[in-house]
Amino acid sequence: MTKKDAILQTATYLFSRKGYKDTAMGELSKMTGVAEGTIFYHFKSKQGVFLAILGSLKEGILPEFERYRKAESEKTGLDMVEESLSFYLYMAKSREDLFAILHQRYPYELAESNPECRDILEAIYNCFVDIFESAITGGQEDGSIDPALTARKSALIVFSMVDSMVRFRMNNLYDVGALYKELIDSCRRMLENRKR
Amino acid sequence: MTKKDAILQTATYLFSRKGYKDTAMGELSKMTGVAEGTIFYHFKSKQGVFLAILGSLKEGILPEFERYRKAESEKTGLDMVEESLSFYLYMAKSREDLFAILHQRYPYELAESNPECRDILEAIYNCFVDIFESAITGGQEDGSIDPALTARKSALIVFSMVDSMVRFRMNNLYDVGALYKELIDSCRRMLENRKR
DNA sequence: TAAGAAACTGACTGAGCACTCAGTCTAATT
DNA sequence: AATTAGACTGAGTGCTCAGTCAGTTTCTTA
Repeated sequence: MTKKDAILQTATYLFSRKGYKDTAMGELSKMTGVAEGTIFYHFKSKQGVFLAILGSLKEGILPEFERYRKAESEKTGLDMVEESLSFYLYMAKSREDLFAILHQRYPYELAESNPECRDILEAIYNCFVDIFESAITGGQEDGSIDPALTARKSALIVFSMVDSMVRFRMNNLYDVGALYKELIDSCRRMLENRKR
Repeated sequence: MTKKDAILQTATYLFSRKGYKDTAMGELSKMTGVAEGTIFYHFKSKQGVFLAILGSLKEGILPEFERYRKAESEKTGLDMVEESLSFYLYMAKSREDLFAILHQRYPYELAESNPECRDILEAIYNCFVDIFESAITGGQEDGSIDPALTARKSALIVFSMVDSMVRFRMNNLYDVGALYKELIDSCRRMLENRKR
């Protein structure tokens, strides 16, 4: 692995665990086993390191979500929503670093003034919501989901629930495992087509 | 107003707007119109200021939520849930400072090692969830809400939705106003008693 | 009104920080 | 073997910051 990649890897670890402000460049250089100057040779600033990370996290996760979204399935749309929720929660755990970063204040603060950051965040969130929207649209076609609903908006509502679950888990607020069944049931009741 | 109170007031403003780390004690003293030493005369550290703020925000908001929860109403439980959602969103706007602080990383980080902070956060969140739980329990009694649901867990699900809405609004992610109707409808579909 | 207590002050301290830069090392090219 | 460009180094720089403290002012009470 190149030193540049090693820096990015360690930085991802540190930024996601300790937050942007609480990560010192000296610590990053030490933990990577690289001189501090090397970091600034490859990246123009601490912010630059952060943007590089966010970009590469995006590049890593978007295809996975896209692939999942496009995968054919025998299931009804309503069942797909349930599966998408599982998939999202699974991804939030296996890619904890990205999700931890997305639940910090810094990226949104940066997005205010940095369009590149804004674009990356938008792409990531759109991709997240898309998997739910696809399932809902599918469900409206196969009759399992109420056709009167606006797919995008319902997708955002569903997303708002899992997003909070992830936040609760991250901040040790509630035991999310204990809520999983209710989460699924609630989404089903919320979306299902009762006219059939 | 005493200088101590003035410090707390300015600190609330700064911490909620700029975050804990990005607020300097020098800035706090200047903006309050008080010497830096005065802050450390009244509070033993920056963390002490933060805890004092969090405590007083709790003292301020808990009674309001309690009063609301206990208020008598002619409405059905299901309608009360809708009203509680409105109330919560209204409070999130009028007490933006508290909600902005609750959506930062620092309080949860602090809660890991500081039981006092942990207790305050727990009290606040319990109170938030309680207003939804009360409405749901009421609804189960008057028959408007499905009695098969676990009130507390459903309340947490409802809370997870508004909590995300507030987060979306705070981070300029989505236009929450445009989702308000869907939020209400979703909760109704999720909770209502269909057996009647 | 005197004396003690409490409130307040702001220059100072030392630690930590992001970032720089003059120079070294490495490897490819001529 | 000499040249050169890119990769890398780490001591140094200037700044910011939380917290201190010796001293001053204001309030309280006897």
